[in-house]
Amino acid sequence: MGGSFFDLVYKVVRKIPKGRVATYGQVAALCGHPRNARAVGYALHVNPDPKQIPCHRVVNRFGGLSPAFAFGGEQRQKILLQDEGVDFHGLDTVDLAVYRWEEDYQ
DNA sequence: CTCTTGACGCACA
DNA sequence: GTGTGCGCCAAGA
Repeated sequence: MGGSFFDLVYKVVRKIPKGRVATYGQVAALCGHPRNARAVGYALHVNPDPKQIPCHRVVNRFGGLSPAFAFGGEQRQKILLQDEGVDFHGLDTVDLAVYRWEEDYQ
């Protein structure tokens, strides 16, 4: 680890503050590859440290998790975010306009 | 080594 | 405004 795109992804995701969410494209952009959101998803897929890397805080550009999400159950992810204070706008969609993590805000 | 799939995002018709 | 396809990077078969 160290230098790889994946490691950078984990690093960024780990930096996401509690109660905030980031999009795959945003993380990819922070890694230096704004068009590589796919690799970000894959990086979280291999998620070596789920306890340290809150993948539940990473959502797609719509603010909702992918239907393939299954690191413990979609419901699980929703509960975790709600517990952090994130309000869901619908069934499994968060209000990015409010909870989207901004590097400038950190 | 080549082709396909994938936790995404966006440009084009 | 909507529908379709393509692009980027990586991994699996």
